[in-house]
Amino acid sequence: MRIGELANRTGVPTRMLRYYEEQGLITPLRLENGYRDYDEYLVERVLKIRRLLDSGVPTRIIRDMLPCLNDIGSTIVADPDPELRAMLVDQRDKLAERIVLLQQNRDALTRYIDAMDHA
Amino acid sequence: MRIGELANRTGVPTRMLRYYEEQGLITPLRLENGYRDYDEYLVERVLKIRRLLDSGVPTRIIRDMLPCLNDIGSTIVADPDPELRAMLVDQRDKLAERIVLLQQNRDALTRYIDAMDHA
DNA sequence: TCGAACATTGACATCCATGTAAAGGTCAAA
DNA sequence: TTTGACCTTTACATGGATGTCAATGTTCGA
Repeated sequence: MRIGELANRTGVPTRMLRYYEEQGLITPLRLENGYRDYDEYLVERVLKIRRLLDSGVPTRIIRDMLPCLNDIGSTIVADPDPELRAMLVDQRDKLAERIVLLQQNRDALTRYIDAMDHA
Repeated sequence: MRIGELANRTGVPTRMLRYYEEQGLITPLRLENGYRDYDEYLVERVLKIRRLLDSGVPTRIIRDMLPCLNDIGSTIVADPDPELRAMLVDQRDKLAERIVLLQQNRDALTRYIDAMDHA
């Protein structure tokens, strides 16, 4: 599909789709006329990118993570590079930290709301 | 305490402490000579701000949340404004969404790492 | 064949969180 | 009294994600 359709289906502006490409997050084919040609599976990938960005994960990190977050739960290990593994562990641990923190804040908000309701 | 000490104790550069003030996140007193005078309790608050920023929560949101995330678990409901309540609920739900998303990505990474280890 | 809808690249603009520097005031200690 | 450490405000710079626009090419339907 072309960029406009992908933009419609994902809600991600064409500007951003080109940006993601520039950042190496997606690599559409090209039609003979130079138009980008997006494969069906990229719909899911773009949505995943959006959710990650919305969660505060920068494109650089997303780029590193993407090959591992395979859409289908296929978990195809292409390359058991120990350096890659270390990076992934590191990244996961950072995620875990953020999760704990956000949970704490979520709970604090909930407590506060509850306290409001009992007043 | 003055800005330098607070910076030392929190690891947050003075530049950022002034920025947080500009954004309405902290409001130090002033000494007669114009120096900022930070209360002891602001140490915790600054650390909290840092953690939130590191989790991708923008200053604007932090500003709204801060009065509710009281350092001491005191939960003093100053103002049972229904509009404030709605904003807090909304904010909490957004947090919850992010948490779920991050958990998913964390789990996906973990699965991938495990798969690497079994290869 | 012409116009509308859609592509392309490239550039410039903006917001946010930061770094950094300039020009100057305060204060304590040598 | 001067030096050095610390503070002030102001400003300009940067990097990342995004908006917007200009100039141009492609395709398709009236």
